Formats: sequence, structure tokens, C-alpha cells
Amino acid sequence: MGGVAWTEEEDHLLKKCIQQYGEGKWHRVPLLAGLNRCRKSCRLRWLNYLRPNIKRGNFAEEEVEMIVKLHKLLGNRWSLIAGRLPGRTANDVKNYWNCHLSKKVNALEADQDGSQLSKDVQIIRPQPRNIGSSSTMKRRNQGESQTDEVLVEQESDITKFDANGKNNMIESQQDMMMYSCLDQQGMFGEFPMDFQLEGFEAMVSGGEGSSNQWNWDDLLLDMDMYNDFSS
DNA sequence: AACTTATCCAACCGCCGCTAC
DNA sequence: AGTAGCGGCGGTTGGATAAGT
Repeated sequence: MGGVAWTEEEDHLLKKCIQQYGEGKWHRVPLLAGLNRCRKSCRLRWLNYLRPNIKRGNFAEEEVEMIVKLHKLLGNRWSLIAGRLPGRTANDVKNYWNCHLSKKVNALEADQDGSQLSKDVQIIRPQPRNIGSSSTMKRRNQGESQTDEVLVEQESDITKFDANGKNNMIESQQDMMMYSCLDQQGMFGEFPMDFQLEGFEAMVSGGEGSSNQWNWDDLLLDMDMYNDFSS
């Protein structure tokens, strides 16, 4: 293995600890569980192996299709891809891709005049993780090619708003970003109204999870999948 | 049967973004 | 404004095992 394998006893201790104290606070887990492992090892072991409802064994055909499709849309964003496959972990998906799919897909692309095919693929990289930190955006955009990506402009001057004002600003910025993105993709008019509203409401209200980033990713993904599957 | 090569996958590593101080 | 600490992510490693010769 890549490191020291976990023993049954360690697994038991970790499980017991998570059941007692819940997920999160990983820095405390080694101490609480009495494990001689770092926080990251504990987290990874839980997420990839011990967590309930983890699906093991071969990937079904539908799952493979989904992975290929999502990888086209998202690139190597394994956690997002895994999020669409119930019971599968990001590590599983990544391993499966590296072992089974990457070669197949590459070979296929080579067969079908891959240069043309890869030009058509537009990898969605939702940029604005934090509305307030424009430096993050700059660094990301500098580091990665901007061609063939959906780039989203954002305003930077929001620090002067208080909590209330900031929320309003975030809404309007997300509003702007969504329209900007949809506009650039040239597909704003292609979505049914309820679909647009559902995504937008979920994004603005915070919805599932704690971060706006997830909703933003989710919305973009839904939009693109809608587009992809219906075409 | 013995050896080599390929494949699988759990675990580790380094980096990034966020948050609290 | 700067920084340390944290959670999270993607890339990589390397041992175990299967398949091939």
C-alpha cells in the first residue's frame, strides 16, 4: 500500500470516536480515539472506507457513463463527480478513472480525431469560491488557461458592507455571475423557467450544505448536464 | 513452478482556501 | 493586514495481487 495499512482495532477505535463525537474536528480525532495517526489519515479512512453506505465492488454501466460525462464537464474534480454517484467516494472514482477510463477515453479521442473532440469539451470550473477575496480569483485565473473555460467576472469592493449589506451584495453578485455565465454559454434561453428558478433559489438561499460554493457548482453542473443530456 | 509485468487501490503528500485571532 | 491552524482536495506512491510468459 501507499502507507501503513489500518488494523481492525484502529478502524474500531475510529468508528467509535466518530459515533461518539460526530464528524468534523479532525485535528482532535487522533487524540480522542487514541490513534497514532494524523488528522488527515483519520479523515481519509473514515470517508473512503468506514463511513456507512459506501458502495464497494465494480462500477455499474450507468455509473461509468456518468463518470465519463461528468469528467467531460468538470475535469478532475473527483469530489464533485463522486457527489453525483451515491455510495462512491472521490478516491474510488479517481482510482477507477486512472485504472480503467483514462486510457480508454484517450484512445477513443485519438481514434476520433481527438484534437477536434478535445476542442469541443468545455471544462466547467466555477471560480468564485469566496466573493470577498479577489486575489484568489486572480491567482487561479493566472495559473490556468482561460480559453475554453467559463470565466466569471466579479467585483471586489464589498468589504465595506456590514453583515446585512454583505448578504445583499452576495445575492446581487451571484445574480450577476449567473446571468453572466449563462450569457457566455449562450444557453440562458434554453432552460425552462422552473429549472432556472430552482437553481437560482437554491443558490441564493444557501440551500443544502453550508457554503455558497457548493450551490454554485451544483447549479453550473445541473445546467450543463441538462444541456448535455437534452442535446 | 518461477519469474516478470500489469493492474488495483489504500494511504500519503503537498497545496489551497477559509476562518479565527 | 498578517498569520497560523484547519478541513478539504487532487496527485502520487507503493504494496498486494492477478495475469501473462
